[in-house]
Amino acid sequence: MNLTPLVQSFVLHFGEMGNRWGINRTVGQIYALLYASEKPLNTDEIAEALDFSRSNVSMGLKELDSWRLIKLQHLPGDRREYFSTPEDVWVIFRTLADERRKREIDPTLSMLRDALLLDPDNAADKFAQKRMGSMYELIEMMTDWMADIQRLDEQTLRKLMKLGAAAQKVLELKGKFGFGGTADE
Amino acid sequence: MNLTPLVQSFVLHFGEMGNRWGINRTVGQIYALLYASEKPLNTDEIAEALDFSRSNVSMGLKELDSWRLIKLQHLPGDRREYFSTPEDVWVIFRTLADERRKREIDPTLSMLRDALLLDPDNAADKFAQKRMGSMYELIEMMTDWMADIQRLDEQTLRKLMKLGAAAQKVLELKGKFGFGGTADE
DNA sequence: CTATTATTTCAGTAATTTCTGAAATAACTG
DNA sequence: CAGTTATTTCAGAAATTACTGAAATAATAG
Repeated sequence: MNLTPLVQSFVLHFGEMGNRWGINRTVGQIYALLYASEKPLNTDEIAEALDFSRSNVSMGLKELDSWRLIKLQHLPGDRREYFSTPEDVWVIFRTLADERRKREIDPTLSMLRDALLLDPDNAADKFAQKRMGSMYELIEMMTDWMADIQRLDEQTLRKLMKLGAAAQKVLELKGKFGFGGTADE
Repeated sequence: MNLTPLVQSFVLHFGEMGNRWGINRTVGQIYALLYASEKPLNTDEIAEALDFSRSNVSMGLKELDSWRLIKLQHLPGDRREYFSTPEDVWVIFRTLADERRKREIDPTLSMLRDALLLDPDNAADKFAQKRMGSMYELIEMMTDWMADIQRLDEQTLRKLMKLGAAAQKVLELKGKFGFGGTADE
C-alpha cells in the first residue's frame, strides 16, 4: 500500500470495522480511501493503493453503489470511471441510515406484523406474541422518530443534538403550555 | 426444530438478521428463542430446540454474555444453568447500544483523535485530516446525544419520540425565549 | 472421596465468504 | 467497422468463520 501513514491507519481501521458490521474488509477500505481522498479515484488507482485485484475493487464498488454511498463521475478527456463519496458526512450518515432501515428494519417489522396477525391457540405462542408486540412497538417508534429527525436540516439537527439532556426540560415546558399537540401525556 | 411456526419464523428471521450484523446466525437464533420463551432455558433445551450441538450453544451463550444481553439463573433443585433475556425490550436496546458504542464507536473516535493530533506536511494529508475532523465531530455529537437520551427514563423517552417532527417547533420556541442555554444559536 | 452430571475448551472438519485471474462484455476511438 | 481500453462476471483457489464431537474441567451429590 502506497499511502501516507495517516491515510493508511484510517483505511485499515475502517477495514476492520467494516468486518464487524456485515460489510467486508475490502468494501470498508475502499470507502475509507475514497472518503479521505480529495480527488475522485478510478478502479486502477484504488486497486493499486490498496493492493487488491481490479475485480475485487469492481465488486466492492458495486456493493457500495447498491448502498448509494458513492458518486460516479467522468473526467474530461478520460473515459475511465471515477468514484468519490459525498463531501458531507451528514449526507453519508443519512444514506446509511436509510439503507439500513430498508434492508434490516423494514423486513423485521414486516415479519413481526405477520406474526402479530395470528391468533395463537397455546400459552407459549401467546407469550411469544406478546413479546413480539413490545419489540414491534419499540422498533416502530424508533424508526418513526428517526425518520422525523432525518427530515430536519443540518443546522436544526445540530441544535437539537446539542440540546441533549435539556430535552427533558423542554418537554416539561411543552407539557405545561400544551404546545405541539402530537405527544400524548 | 421442534418449535411452533410462530416462534420458528421469529427465530429464523433473527438468525438471518444476525448474519447481516457481525453476529452469527447461531447467536441470533439463540437470542430470539430466549426472548420468545416465557421460561428460562438450559443449554440442552436450546440445543434441542434449534438442533445445534451443545458446544455451539455454549459458545453462543458465552458470546451473548459478553454483550451482557442474557441473564443466568438457577432453578431450585436443578443444578443446570438457565438463561433468559431481560423482560424489557428497552433494556435490551440500551445494553446493545452501550456495547456497540464501547466496541465500535470508541475505538473509532480514538483512532480519529490520534490522526487529528498529527501535523501533516502535504496537501493530501491535510485534506484527509479535514475530513476525519468532520467525521469525528459528527460521531461525537451523535454519541453524546445518544448518551443524553439514554439517561431519560422510558416514559420521557417515549414522549420525546412521539414528539418527533414537532421538535423543530420546540426548538424555535426555545430560541425565542432563550430557554435551556446549552445549544448555540 | 468417588461417581455423576454439567459445562467449557479445543483441534479438526465443514461451510461460507472473500478474492483472484481469465474470459466475456461493454464502451469508446479513429 | 476493427482495434483498443475499460469494466464486469464468474469459476475456482485461498482464507476465514462456524460448528462438531471428544476430551478436559468444574460442580455437585452421596
